[in-house]
Amino acid sequence: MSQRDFTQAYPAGELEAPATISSPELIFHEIVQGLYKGLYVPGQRLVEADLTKKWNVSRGTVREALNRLSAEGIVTLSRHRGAAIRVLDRAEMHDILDVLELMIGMAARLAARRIGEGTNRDHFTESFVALLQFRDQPASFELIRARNRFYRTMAAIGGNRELQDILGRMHVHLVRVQLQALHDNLMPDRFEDYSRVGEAVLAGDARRAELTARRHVRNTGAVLNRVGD
Amino acid sequence: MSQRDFTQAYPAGELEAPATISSPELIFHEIVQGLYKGLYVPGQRLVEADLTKKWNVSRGTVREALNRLSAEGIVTLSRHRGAAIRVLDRAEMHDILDVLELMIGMAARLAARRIGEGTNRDHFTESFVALLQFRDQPASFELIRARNRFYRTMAAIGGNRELQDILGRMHVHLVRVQLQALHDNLMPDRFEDYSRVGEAVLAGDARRAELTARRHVRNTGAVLNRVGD
DNA sequence: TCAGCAATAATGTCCGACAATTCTCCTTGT
DNA sequence: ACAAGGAGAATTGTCGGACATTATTGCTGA
Repeated sequence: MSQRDFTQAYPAGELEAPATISSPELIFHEIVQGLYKGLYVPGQRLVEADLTKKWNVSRGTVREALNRLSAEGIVTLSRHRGAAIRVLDRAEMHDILDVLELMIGMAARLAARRIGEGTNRDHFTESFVALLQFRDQPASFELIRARNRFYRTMAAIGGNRELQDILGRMHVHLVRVQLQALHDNLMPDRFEDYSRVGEAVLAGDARRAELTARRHVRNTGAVLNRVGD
Repeated sequence: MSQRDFTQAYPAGELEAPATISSPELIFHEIVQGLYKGLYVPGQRLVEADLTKKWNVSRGTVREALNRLSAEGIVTLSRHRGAAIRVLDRAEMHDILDVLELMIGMAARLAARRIGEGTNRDHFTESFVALLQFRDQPASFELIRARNRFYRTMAAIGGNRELQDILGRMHVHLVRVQLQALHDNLMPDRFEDYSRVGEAVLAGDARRAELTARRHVRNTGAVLNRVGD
C-alpha cells in the first residue's frame, strides 16, 4: 500500500480551488444554469446517454456530475432508474424556507457584526446597490442572480464557512421557489425588505439585521401560499 | 435523443430508497464508520488504488464514493492530488457548532410542537431513555451513537425534511468534534442537558426545548476552548 | 547548496463490455 | 375489452484497460 504517513498530510488551510475546471464540474454548472434558464423542468429525467452525447464526454464523467447534483439535492437518483430533476412539493418548499429563514438571519447578524472589518463594507455596499438597481425593473433572472449575490456576500462577510456552504446549497432551491412564483406573476417587490436588511447590516445593527432578514424570508414564503397547484 | 416527455416524469413522492445498497454507498459508509472507529485520521490521504484493492471494486466505484464523501465535507478533493480526510481547525469547528446550535434548537422546537402526534412520543421516549442509560458509564462510541440517534429522532419528529438532511450531514463533523474532546478526556457529562431537552420536548414546551437544546450545543462548544493544539 | 530537469506516482478522462434492473409493449386467456 | 404475464428493449451498475495530465520525488550538475 502506498498510503502515506499522516505526517505528510495536507496542511489545514492549503486547499484552494483549482485554476482549471474539471469536466464533471462544468456539466454540473451547465445543468444548474439550465435550471435557472428553465431548460429543465422538475421531474424531467436526465438520461446518461443523452448527456454524454450533448457534451461529448464519457459516461463516467456524466455520472460524476449527476452524483454531485444529487448530493446537492438538485436531482434525485434511484438505482436502475436514473436521474431526474428533483420535484419539490409545497411542503418541501416550506421546509426549505423555514431552514433558510434561520440561515439568512444568522448571515445577516454575523455580517452586521463584522461590517466594519477590512473591505467588508465596500463589498457589501457594492452588491447592495447592484441589487437595488433592479427596483423599478420587471422581475428577471438578473434580479435573482443579483439577489443571490447579495446573500452570498452577506454570508461571506459573516465569515462562517459552514453557513456559506449550506447557503450555497440552498440557493438553487430558493431560486426554484422564486421561479415558480415568478412564473405565476406572483413575485411581489421586496425591495423594501432588501433595503431594510442592507441598511441594518451597514449600520452594524446585528439584531435588526437578523430580524429584518428573517422577516424577508418569511414574506417570500408567504407567496407560496398563493401559488396554485 | 431518447429524453422523454415531461409528462412521464416521476411523481413527486415516489422516490424510496432502494432495497439493496450500491457499492459506492457501501464504501461511503465503511469510511464513515472507519472515521468513527479512529481508523482514519484527519489529513490522511485516500489513494484510489489502495481503496480499489481494499474493497475489490473498480476505480470508478471508488471515485463515486470519494465524490460523495467530498460532497458531505468529510474528505477534501484537489485536482490531481487526490482525496484526504478533511482537516478541521478550531475555527471551522466553531463555525459548525454555531450553525448546529440553530439547527438543533429548531429541531427541538419542532419536535416539542409535534410530540403528541402519532407515535412520536413513543419513539422519542425510546431514544431518550436509551441515551440516558449511558449516564453513569464512561464515554464511549456507543454513547455518541445514542446521542446522534436522539438528535436524529428529534429531527424526524420535527418533520422538516431539509433540517433532517442538513443535520444528517453535520453529524459526522459533530462526532469528530466530540472525538477530539473525548481523546483529551475533556468530555464532560452533559446528561443534565439531555434531560432538560428531553423533558421539555416531552412536555411539548417548544420555547424551553429550543433554549435548552441551544444551550447544550453551546456547552459542547465551550469544551473546544479547553482542547489544546 | 540549490536550481533545473527527468522519473515516478497519482489522478482525470475516455472507451468498450457485460450484468442487473426497470420499462415498454405485445400476447394471451378469460 | 381487459387484466395478467412475459419477451424484448432501454437504461443503469460495475468492471477493466488505456492513455493524458498533473503533482511529487529525487537526481544531476554547476
